[in-house]
Amino acid sequence: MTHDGRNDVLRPFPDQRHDHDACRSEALAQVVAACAERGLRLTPLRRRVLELIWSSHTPVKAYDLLDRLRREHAAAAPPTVYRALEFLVEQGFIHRIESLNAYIGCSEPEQAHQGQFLICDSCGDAAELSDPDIAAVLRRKAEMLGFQLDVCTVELKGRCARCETAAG
Amino acid sequence: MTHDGRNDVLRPFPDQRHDHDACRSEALAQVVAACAERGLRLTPLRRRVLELIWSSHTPVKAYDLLDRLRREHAAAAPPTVYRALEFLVEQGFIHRIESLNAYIGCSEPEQAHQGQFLICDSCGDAAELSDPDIAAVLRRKAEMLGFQLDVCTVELKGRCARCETAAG
DNA sequence: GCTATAGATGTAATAATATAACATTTGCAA
DNA sequence: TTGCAAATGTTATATTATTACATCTATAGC
Ligand SMILES: [Zn+2]
Ligand SMILES: [Zn+2]
Ligand SMILES: [Zn+2]
Ligand SMILES: [Zn+2]
Repeated sequence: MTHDGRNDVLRPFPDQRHDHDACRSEALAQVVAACAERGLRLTPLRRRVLELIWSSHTPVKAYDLLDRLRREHAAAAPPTVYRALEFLVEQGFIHRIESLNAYIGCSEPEQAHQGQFLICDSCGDAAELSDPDIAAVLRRKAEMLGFQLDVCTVELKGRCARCETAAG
Repeated sequence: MTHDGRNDVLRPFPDQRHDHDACRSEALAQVVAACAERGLRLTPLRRRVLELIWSSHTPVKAYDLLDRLRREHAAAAPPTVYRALEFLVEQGFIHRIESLNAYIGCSEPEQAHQGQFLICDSCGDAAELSDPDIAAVLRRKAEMLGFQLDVCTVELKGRCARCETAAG
């Protein structure tokens, strides 16, 4: 695992100067590949919504996407955005952050999965974990209670290391 | 820990026939005590909203509360409900379920805390855990990443043991 | 008991988030 | 080609939540 600020599991928050074009294009390429493999249509609209979501590591709200989309696509309306979001979420290409009513690109879109999210109250960025220990303890507790577990929503708010350092 | 269907940590979902009046009145009494201790005003409106939330173990939506409130209090409007909810959430007397936009009574309101929730997709009931193992693993992971953890949202969806059994 | 004040509630309007319903267009397979 | 299913366009509406300002109420200090 490298220390380039993107891939190290111990540093899921990207640093300020990382090559974000690389983040975006890597994610896009993985999604393009997954669509080809699954026989799905990544239409220009869906692709554009995904690109807009990947414009940063900060979760994006549906109506912010709509505003940006309208600049280049006058016909865009709420269903335009919500349909694209529905497709992208269903396929695991993005995740919805329930506590923010917002959406973020999935860092491992090749196969759908449930992540956990760290969300910085200070800079707004969010980072995805796919932590097996967290998943395991939740599975174990559910099982002990006879609860047939389906969806796990884990959203952790606080301050990221970068902001914590900056604040002194 | 008894096996009366309410208190056993291994069976956080109440059974169908439990004495729910006891759930509600116990919660109310604890909240009354906490308000007295903290010098807070549990006004008739706040108290009534809390009672309505405690009418079941299913998370309640703000506008459903509003509808019920209006039957007995014609002046009720959205801010009436949202202000009461804000007070109750701030004090830890209820919790907000982010993934449902709904509210549920806290099972341990004496001191504010963060719980985890199991939510049954079948019957709609939710059960609160205050599981130290879950809390610990989240704290540990956040710490490893230099993330200053503040709020943990853990909401687990699936099917409760009761519904699982009923479905065969 | 007054009365000033802070907190709680009333009231109207609107913002923010999301979906329903039906028409039209497009891509693709028979 | 032509027919169908999927995607998008279009309009309207549902749901969730907040802002702003007016009024009322409990109570602490006089
Ligand atoms: Zn990046
Ligand atoms: Zn930050
Ligand atoms: Zn009960
Ligand atoms: Zn159930």
